[in-house]
Amino acid sequence: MDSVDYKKTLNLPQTRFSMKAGLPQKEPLWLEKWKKSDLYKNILHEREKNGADSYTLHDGPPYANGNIHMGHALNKVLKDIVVKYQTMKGLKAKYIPGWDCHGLPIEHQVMQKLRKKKQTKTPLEVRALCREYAQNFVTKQTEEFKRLGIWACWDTPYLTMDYSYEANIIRLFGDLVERGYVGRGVKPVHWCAQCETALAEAEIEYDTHVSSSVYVRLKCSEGWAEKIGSNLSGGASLIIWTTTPWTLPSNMAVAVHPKLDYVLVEAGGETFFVAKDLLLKVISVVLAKDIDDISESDYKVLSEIKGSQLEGIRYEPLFDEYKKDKDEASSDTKDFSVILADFVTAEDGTGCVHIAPGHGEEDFHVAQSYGLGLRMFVDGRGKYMNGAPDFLVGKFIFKSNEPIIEYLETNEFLLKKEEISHSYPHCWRCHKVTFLRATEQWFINVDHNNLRERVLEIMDDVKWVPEWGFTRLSEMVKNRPHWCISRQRAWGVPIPVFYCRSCSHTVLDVSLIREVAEKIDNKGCDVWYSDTVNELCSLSKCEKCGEENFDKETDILDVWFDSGASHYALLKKSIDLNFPAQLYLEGSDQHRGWFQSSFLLSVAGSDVKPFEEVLTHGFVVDGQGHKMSKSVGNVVSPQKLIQAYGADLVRLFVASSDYADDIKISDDIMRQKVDAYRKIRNTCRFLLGNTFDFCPEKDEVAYKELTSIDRWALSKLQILIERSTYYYENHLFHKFYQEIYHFCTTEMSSFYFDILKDRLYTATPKSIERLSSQTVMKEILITLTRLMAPIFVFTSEDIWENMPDSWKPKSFVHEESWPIKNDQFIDASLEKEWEKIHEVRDQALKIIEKLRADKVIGSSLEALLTLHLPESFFDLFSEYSDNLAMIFIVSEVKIVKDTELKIVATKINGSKCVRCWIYSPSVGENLEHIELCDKCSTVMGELL
RNA sequence: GGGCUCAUAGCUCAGCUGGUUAGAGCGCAGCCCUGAUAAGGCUGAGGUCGGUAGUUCGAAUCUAUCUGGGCCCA
Repeated sequence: MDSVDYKKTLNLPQTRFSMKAGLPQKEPLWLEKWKKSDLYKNILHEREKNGADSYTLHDGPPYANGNIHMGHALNKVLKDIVVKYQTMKGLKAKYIPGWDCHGLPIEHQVMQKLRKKKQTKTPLEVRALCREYAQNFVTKQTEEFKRLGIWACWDTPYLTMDYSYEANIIRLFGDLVERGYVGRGVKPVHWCAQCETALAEAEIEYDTHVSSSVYVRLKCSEGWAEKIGSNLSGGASLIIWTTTPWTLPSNMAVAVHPKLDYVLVEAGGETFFVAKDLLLKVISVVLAKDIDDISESDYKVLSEIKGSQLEGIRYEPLFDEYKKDKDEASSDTKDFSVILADFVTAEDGTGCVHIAPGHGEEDFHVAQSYGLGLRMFVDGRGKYMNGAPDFLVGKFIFKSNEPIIEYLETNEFLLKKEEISHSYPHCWRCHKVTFLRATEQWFINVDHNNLRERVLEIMDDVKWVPEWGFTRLSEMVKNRPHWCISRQRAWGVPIPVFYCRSCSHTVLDVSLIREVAEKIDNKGCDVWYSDTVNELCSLSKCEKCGEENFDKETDILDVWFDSGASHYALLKKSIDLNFPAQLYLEGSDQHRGWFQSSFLLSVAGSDVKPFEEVLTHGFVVDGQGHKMSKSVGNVVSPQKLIQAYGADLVRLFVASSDYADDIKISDDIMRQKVDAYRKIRNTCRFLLGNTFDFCPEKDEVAYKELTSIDRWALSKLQILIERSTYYYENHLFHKFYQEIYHFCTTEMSSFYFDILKDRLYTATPKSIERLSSQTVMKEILITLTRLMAPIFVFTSEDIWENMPDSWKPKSFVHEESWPIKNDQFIDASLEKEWEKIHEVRDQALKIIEKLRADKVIGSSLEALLTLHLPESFFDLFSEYSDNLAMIFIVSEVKIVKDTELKIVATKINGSKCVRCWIYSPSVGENLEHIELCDKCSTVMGELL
């Protein structure tokens, strides 16, 4: 007789959930669906209605410049995973995205686009262009973030250039003024004399320049010998070398390195200190001889000392004008003396470095730490002002080297001069040589009111993830100088200060600042530029001189002040958000940046921490662990990844990586993520396919009626829920990934599913065994989908859509609640039993593999297993005797009691049932179904 | 140069307070299946735990140092 098509009588999987994901094409469709139903907002509304608690993850504002890169993607995806998880937990996790909009990089871009026209633009015009530029990138980045599946209140972001935000920056500034943190001081900044303006680092171009360099002799004052514990008498000098002779009138000290070796040497009638390593070079200068011609008789080393021993040696100022200052200075000031500085090297010069705090960054810092005075006699046009030596007043600094050198020569200070060509900063606009010039700046005094100490103390009360975030930030806070908040730019929030035109009195007044804030609240910071002082506030008369005309400060605030104020401008002002926030989550560069500025401003302004917890992540680097850069050409962009793989894969990449360290990305790594994704996807597909006909209301099997292996799977699922929850709760997403991946591959796919297939396919559709498995499979699927929803935001929606409608109360998985483990489903002793079975199964598979390698069998169903079991195993296996063939996926399992475990596999006799493919002696016994085994014959009977 | 930090199989990760022959999965190789099929299953080969020197009866795990990355400063 013809073979019946028994395949049609099987319950093979059915699902519309495709094997191929097609994420790049399909993801936008889900985005559209979310948008149509206003999903995120609706969830927030519902939480609101239910009186849910708020969870505030406060967004650190990215800079509104450029398209997003992997760093943005990493950061925003991590945040989104947190937000989606907290939302599923039932909290109102309102996430307001922010953008940092002011600042130099944008102004710089705008100015470059303007090219030559930039000279003619007013600050207001420049500001308008900057605002437009920033807004444009806010829009662009918003779209890019949305495409990654990130939920946020995209329609109501916070921009640091929002009028209300700008006003709040001013208000916070006012609070700090009120509390006494704001002060004025000086600091050297890059300066262009041609443009008469301060320049930022980014506006400096380096180019070669020929400078006059000079070796100068400074005579040590009396007492130098005692300082180094020597009994030498007579004179000694310090020899310095500089390439900027015009800064010599500003000299305040000579720096040496504390750990370098120095020598006191006598040569050519001159006794001087010099770094040991530079000895010969300097002697050649002193003797005007070639280095190679110097012999040992030319000089005599009188003493050898460490730099640290030179500290405090005083010397005579070069210019008579300053002698008085030195004589008048009290003995504890360090002006005109040797100080110690780590930046001194023995590579060039003499090892003794001329310090002009008004004209050098390092000079300034070391001078500050020594409490030195400051001489800065150069005006905005680069000309010496009164106070400089008389012969220089009115002269342009870059034309003053000659007269200065002449002066040095006349007074026997000069040892040698030469021209040197070196890289030197130039102005990006006019390409003229620039210089450093100490100018008046506004500062936040980080030691006022013990701010620094209090910050360090309060920091201890924050949870740092990883823990070293605390050390990193506290080291920075301990060592940071006062915060210079002045920037000589146009695009930012003005520092609300006025100056009396007639007496220069500085008006730093809290109530006036608050009046200005109100104006800004309505019209933005542009009013500072467009309105008169009278229009801005009620300032009418100078309290010092009674005059009525004032100038407005032209400096703006450092942008770190802008973003650092976000807790004030946003968290404190919104009833939906918590202050302190539960979490700040940013890259490790933000210890220096936002974490610090936020913390300083929060403690300075209101004595409290801005956040309860900080999570820091590393940077995305290339496959070799090197940073990405355009010039190297190893940049991976999120846009390309989305195009090639889809956003869910970018999200998987993020979730599966340990963010505590830097994260590597390469084609290889992405390929691996793709494989992992497919595996998880197929696990879900199997579950969907085998539960298509399952109707919970009618078919669900009570826990007690479930078969052993189904109860085992259910128990495992509870453990998965427990661990997953722990991992999400502690932001350990890569651990969650490992866990769920292991669950899908090892526990489900290769074990549970493999064993279940026979039952699912061949049993009667509504048989108790099949329904038992389906009951659990449905549970697994619903749980898995929810567990991975915060990461696979689209794929989980895909699965959800393909589930039978009768299973799910909500139409989107993201509306669902977080799974809660059911302790009653956890059965430790059952798991132990299955562990034992697994153990024997693993060994059996190896034995079967041998048979296969020997070409005795192909499919494992061709095998007959005989298990020789010791007592401890025998009883257990006896209980399972009916299911052993299914568990081992062979046609028959015999068990024998023995002294030790031994497994024998042989090729089975008998015929293959064409329906279930199991070899059974019963095949052929049923005349109605001559090709079937007894089991299948029975099923066929039930089907008819 | 300074502060913080990382370094375990080709890849992603485990290895708690030092204690038997260093684990998992992927990838790779070989095989099986063809009723999860651009799927599924099995077996196997891969590591002197970045180098060196110490502490210890014993170190991937502690200390020092070096090398190479990363972030932030200078």
